[in-house]
Amino acid sequence: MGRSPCCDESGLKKGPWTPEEDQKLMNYIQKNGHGSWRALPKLAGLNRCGKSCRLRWTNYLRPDIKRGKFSQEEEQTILNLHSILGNKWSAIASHLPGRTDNEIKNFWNTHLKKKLIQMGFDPMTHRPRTDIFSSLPHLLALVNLKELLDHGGHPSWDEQAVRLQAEAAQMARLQYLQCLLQPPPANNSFGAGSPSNLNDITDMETINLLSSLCSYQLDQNPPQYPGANFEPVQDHNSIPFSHLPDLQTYQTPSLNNNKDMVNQAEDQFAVVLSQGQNSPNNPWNIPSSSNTTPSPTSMAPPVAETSISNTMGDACSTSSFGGVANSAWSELLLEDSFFNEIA
DNA sequence: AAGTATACCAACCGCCCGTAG
DNA sequence: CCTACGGGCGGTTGGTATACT
Repeated sequence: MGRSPCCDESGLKKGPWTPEEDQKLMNYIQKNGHGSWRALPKLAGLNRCGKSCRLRWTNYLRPDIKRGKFSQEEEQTILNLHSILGNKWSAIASHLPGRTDNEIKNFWNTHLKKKLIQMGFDPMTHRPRTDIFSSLPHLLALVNLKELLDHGGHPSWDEQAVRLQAEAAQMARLQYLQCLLQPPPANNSFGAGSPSNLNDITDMETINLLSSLCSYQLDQNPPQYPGANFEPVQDHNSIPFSHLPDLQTYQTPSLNNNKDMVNQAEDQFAVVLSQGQNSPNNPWNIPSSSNTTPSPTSMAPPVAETSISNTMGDACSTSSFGGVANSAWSELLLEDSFFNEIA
């Protein structure tokens, strides 16, 4: 059985506090302490609910509250504590004398979160974001797995390989979108005409939603492939193929036409980067700012886009991103057990 | 100068938990 | 054990200030 909210009573004032109300509240508490918050408003002569009084006191009127800008030290403390505690604002506030949980929460939401995102960190995990660069090695691995299978790989892996490459294509598509939505880093490795210059993307809510959606999908559907350190698919017969692109229209690329696709995709990608999202050469159907918020299902590549998605996956797995991609690829070769496992 | 977009943050909302009767 | 209360908490809203076009 739930409780009725304390402010349900009609006739009680809401909204901003006047200086007179503040004075009444302060006078009362300094004289009598707050005691029961529910009883306080009547005793103090305030037409407010107790909860409202408590919040006003704890977040604003308390004499030990420090106001003004957060210092560098405070900012660093918040970042450190948030990486450990998460959104436990009161716990974080307990380490910052004079700061309220509400103030820290607001500061986080309006400053620090954006700062982390701009620096390429996931504000929740404080780790580098699962974006196109950091997951590139796995995309590469997926594509190369498929190539390997096309040339004598384990036959029982075939279906999985199709699925995996479809996943890779889907991931790549999402990541490309996410990439477009990222604000430019200080040293934008994309250079002029990069996605960060896509001026048509102005609806920040849409951008944020899409961005979080991409992150969510990547979090929920990490790349999986047999033999790797990721959680293996135990029973590939249980894979819901209905969720995948139409397999009949799925063209398994050979090594050679795969390269053609790569070249083609690289060209397309370069054109899109230089012309912006509304380029007629943009095959990825990036929604424009005038669109309403897309539903998650609209993010999934429809069957008709299968080949496009495949192309995108390939485009992302090549040297389209220059040194960044190459270095990421090198790291994969050094660090990932994938190739040792399947060798 | 006016209109619009964006940033900021105080305040509210609703859920939850501990506790007392 | 059940229920109501007090209070804490995190998420969200909406008003205001500021920046931008």
